Amino acid sequence: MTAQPPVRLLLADDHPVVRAGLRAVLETEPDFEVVADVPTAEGAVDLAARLDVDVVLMDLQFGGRMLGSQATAEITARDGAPRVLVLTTYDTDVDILAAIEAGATGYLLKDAPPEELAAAVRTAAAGKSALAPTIALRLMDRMRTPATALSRRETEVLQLVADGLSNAQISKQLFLSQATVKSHLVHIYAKLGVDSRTSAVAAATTQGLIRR
Amino acid sequence: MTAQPPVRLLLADDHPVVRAGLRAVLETEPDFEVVADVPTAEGAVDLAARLDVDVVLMDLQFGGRMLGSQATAEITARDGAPRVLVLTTYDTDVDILAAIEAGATGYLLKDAPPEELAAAVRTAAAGKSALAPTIALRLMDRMRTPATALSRRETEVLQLVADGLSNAQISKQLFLSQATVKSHLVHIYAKLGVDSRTSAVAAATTQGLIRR
DNA sequence: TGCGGCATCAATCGAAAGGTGGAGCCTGGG
DNA sequence: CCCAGGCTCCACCTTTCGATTGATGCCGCA
Repeated sequence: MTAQPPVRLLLADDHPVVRAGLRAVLETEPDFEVVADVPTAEGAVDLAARLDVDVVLMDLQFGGRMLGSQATAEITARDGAPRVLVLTTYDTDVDILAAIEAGATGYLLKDAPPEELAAAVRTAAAGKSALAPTIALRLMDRMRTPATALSRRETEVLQLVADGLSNAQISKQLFLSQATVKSHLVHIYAKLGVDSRTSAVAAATTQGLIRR
Repeated sequence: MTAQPPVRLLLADDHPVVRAGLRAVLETEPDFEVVADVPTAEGAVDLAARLDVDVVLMDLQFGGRMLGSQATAEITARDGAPRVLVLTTYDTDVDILAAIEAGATGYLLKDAPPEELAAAVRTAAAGKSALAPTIALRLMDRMRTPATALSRRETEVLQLVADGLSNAQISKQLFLSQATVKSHLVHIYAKLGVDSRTSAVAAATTQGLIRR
């Protein structure tokens, strides 16, 4: 066992308390070094480029508008980019998939115990994928039932339905005809095994296909 | 300015990271002393009785069954009970009302900056009510529009709508005629200021009038 | 190159949901 | 005692939704 250079960390979370907590937890590990923490996704993108960091711990839900997944995508797009470990409160499918598509190396829940957190950081620093057991299970489920996979456009329509819009309103918002909206809905109902917009929203919500 | 005895704190949150963060943030204040932190609501009730604490910082959502408001009620029921400051992530009406009814002295959001947090703890220790500005505003809204209060039966109907049931299914489940279900819905729409079942569910969800 | 999935649109028809305007019953508070 | 408000129900009508069928263009993959 040779002396390793420390793992350099960047923390991105809009909750001051969580930032302080992550710092406190991670700095007890002798081989970790928290180089900075930021309260915004934009700040994370900026500092990830300018500082020399190995792993970014990224929250997905920021108070503002820019999403953590978007920031993740921007960070991982660069050459020699740091690994991004997504750290979020709830484990909905949309979030997980968005994060993985954005190039996240791992996905953790905020209720993870410190040891699991530290282990995930080391795994990520080594370039390997780090998924919380809960998340891994959920992904397995996803693979087994391909029916649950809505297309991008379908998800978009369903989200607007969940927001309470009528077919007419959705068609205007997405610059579609009502026929198209209905067509998407028919496919959505078939995939979810339901027969009305409200039950589609209910099913999609429990399965974490849309955000509330 | 005389030397005050320190404010003795108990932290209750199921997220290790949040506990560490609260500890880190609050211990920088010289007049605060964190005497313990616990990961469960039950533990909070227990320690609040056995230790000499002034203020309990209580999360509402615990991993298991939601006991935060219940624990608050149990703690505040005793003689010489500490003040309970509820600290939660999201600001839904049901949560706020439940906490206040349970006897919470204050209600804070987890994204509060450290200064606000410290100020609220001091306010609570002094026995005064401490509400985050966002929360206070929301409560004012609540008072101004008593319409937002759905009756028991209306809430019941709306919950079933949110679960994806049709009027026919709801009428069977509640042993009503469809006319009655429709009648309830009309009143619900009026109170929420909407005109369809899906938008009623959306509105009620954001206002925390129904679960999930 | 052709097949399948996705996205787009159209027409039609019956069923469900929403809008309006009632009405009777019961309970609790002024 | 009466009135307000919650809960239950009815009829009639309009609008929206869902189901069905069918069509087009695009793209990726075998």
